[in-house]
Amino acid sequence: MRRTLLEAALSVLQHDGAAALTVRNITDRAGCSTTGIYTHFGGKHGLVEAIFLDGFESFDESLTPHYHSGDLAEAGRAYRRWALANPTHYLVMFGRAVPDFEPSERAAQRAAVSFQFLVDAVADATTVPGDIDPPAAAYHLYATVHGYVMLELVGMGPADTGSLDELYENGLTRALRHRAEVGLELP
Amino acid sequence: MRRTLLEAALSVLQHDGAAALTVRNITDRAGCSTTGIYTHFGGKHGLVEAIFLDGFESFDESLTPHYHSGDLAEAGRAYRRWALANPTHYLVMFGRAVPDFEPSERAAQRAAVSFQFLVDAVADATTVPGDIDPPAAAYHLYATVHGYVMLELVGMGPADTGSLDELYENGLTRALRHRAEVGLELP
DNA sequence: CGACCATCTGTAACTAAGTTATGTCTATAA
DNA sequence: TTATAGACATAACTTAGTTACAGATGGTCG
Repeated sequence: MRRTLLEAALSVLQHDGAAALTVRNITDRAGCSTTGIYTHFGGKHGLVEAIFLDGFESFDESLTPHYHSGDLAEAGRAYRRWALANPTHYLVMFGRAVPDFEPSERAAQRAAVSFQFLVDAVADATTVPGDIDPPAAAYHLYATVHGYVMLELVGMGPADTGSLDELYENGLTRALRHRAEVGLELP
Repeated sequence: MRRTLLEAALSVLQHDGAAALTVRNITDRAGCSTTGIYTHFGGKHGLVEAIFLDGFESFDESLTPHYHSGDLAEAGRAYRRWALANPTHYLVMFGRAVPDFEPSERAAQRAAVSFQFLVDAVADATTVPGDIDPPAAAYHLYATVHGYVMLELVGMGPADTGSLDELYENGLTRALRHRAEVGLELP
């Protein structure tokens, strides 16, 4: 039942957006009464947290293969692909799309784990150890990519949306180009 | 009365967050009945749109002086200062913090005007015309700065929050460093 | 000057959403 | 076999966005 509710919630989120993520919408789709959310998640807050955590699981599944192959550029492309494929989910995780929801300490740590994967990947890609600070370089990459994606998701990209692919590729390349200054080797 | 309501809404937003931005909270603080929001703004949606527009006005007031003096780095610092001073306001404008709110065409154009100011500033700072594409360079700067600020606002910055100043400065400098490749002169 | 109309404003009610109290049922353990 | 804990439904409560309706206000035209 817990699994059914979570899947129903994700379905509502994907099809109708964060505003439609109501207790009754979810339980109607799951085929149970509103109580289910309280017995299994302790309330709507707990369910949103489950969505948050699930998002980072799915996220990592998309990115870690590219981390392991050392292809940070492709990881950056996969980041955007995931966000565009799950826009409302992304906004719940990063955009405070559900009012009153603040991730718990545990949820924040789960998000930090995803970031740590990136830090490790950057460290692995560093050819001259000591020349760069992997956390700082990773954070710059993370922030840049997140900024591009976030603007695109909320419709604040350029008027000519057709150019977004090219802009993103340009921004990603630029954010990855640490080598000349700080020793990060591009694949 | 319209002014009073808008100021009350901004006050609620600033002090109690986007989740507390309810019709009754606002009208109570403004000292009128709930109807006021409907006569003056057509509903909560219209009021949020007014908040959105007001945000970009205030935003521009903080940034354009630095644009005019040609100091893009200082403009970037002012960007973050504004966001940190008005975190909930920023999230309403850029983070979909109010569910169901999507800026109207007019509001989106107002946001585009703010971006155009940046494009112009980048164009002004370009010493070798033709070497860079001001919209693309401006968008990269915008996206990067936005990414840093957004992560910080939702609490997804580094565990050591004390390092955020330094990280931001580093990211800003990096995003501004177009010169070697594309001819944008740093002040 | 007075009647009229548009606009503003408050009261109260309606619908929907998050939550909780209460009771039933089932399954497991003593 | 009985008792208890957990899952589940029903129904109600509180709060939020919205609207219907009525009174009040203020400017305009005959």
